[in-house]
Amino acid sequence: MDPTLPSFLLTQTAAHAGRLVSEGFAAAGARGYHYRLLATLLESGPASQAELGRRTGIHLSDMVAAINELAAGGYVERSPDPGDRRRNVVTITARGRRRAAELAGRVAAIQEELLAPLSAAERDELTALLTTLLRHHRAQAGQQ
Amino acid sequence: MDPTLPSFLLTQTAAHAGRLVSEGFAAAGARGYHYRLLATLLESGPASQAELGRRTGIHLSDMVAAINELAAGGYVERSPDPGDRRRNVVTITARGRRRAAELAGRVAAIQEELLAPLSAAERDELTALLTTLLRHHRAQAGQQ
DNA sequence: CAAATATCAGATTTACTGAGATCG
DNA sequence: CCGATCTCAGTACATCTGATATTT
Repeated sequence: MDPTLPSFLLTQTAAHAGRLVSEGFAAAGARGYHYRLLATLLESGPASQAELGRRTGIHLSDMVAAINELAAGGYVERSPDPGDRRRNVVTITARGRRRAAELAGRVAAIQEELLAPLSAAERDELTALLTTLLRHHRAQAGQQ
Repeated sequence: MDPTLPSFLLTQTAAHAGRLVSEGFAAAGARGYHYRLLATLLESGPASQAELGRRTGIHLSDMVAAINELAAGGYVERSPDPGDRRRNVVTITARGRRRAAELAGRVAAIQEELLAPLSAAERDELTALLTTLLRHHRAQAGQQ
């Protein structure tokens, strides 16, 4: 098997990255979805679950469990939207803000470990290349 | 959430790549493990399941099912090693060679689709960066 | 007895599909 | 009636853990 196959390199490296992320979060009793959701709520404010799905790329069907878990930890509150009774408004709590900061610290350490062998310039290159790929494929997916 | 977070870019892009690969292989009734195993057998010749695991990075516990599937399709043969009765020797068949070529064609098309927005130079850069990361993390994992 | 090999059962994470109930 | 939202059940793939039996 060609070990320079980009799709293979990508999925293998992502597996390592995913392992680092999972382990880093598991040590804090969290998982990837939790950080993605808390960070998004911190940045862009309260939102419905559907809106959170669009912001984070997390599937609606996975959102329910993730929000349940965050709500059980007291990190977010889920309340019905008075203006549209189909929606739940998800809001980050003070405790959730502290949690987000804690997890952000772990994320930073994980990036450092992940990118250890690359120089600053190489990290920027990698980020730029992956961003180009991701943007392209999201646009493709959106057209269908 | 920071959308330039390398671990996030990596896992998201890998998810797209994985989807392209899965769809491409599924259309031929195959999956990723099949191609990895057939290509490795083609390149490096017959091997025990443990040796194939070391070559491809596929877990021993997953090897059994993957070899079962390939053997059911007539793409490989599994026979006991006369020299070491713990081992099975896995050998690619003529049919397996044709299958490997067929899947290789699909893989090439998938790479093209995956890397569409990148120039040839950018593709080389990406390959080099990912190779560096992968080599580093495999060495790390191996040390433990 | 320790190590390698093969097998089996199961768990995990991320991601997705499909179906429903409710509401605008 | 269509479409959006939320919920739930189940699937899929790749990966990994742990246990077991056999052989070296």
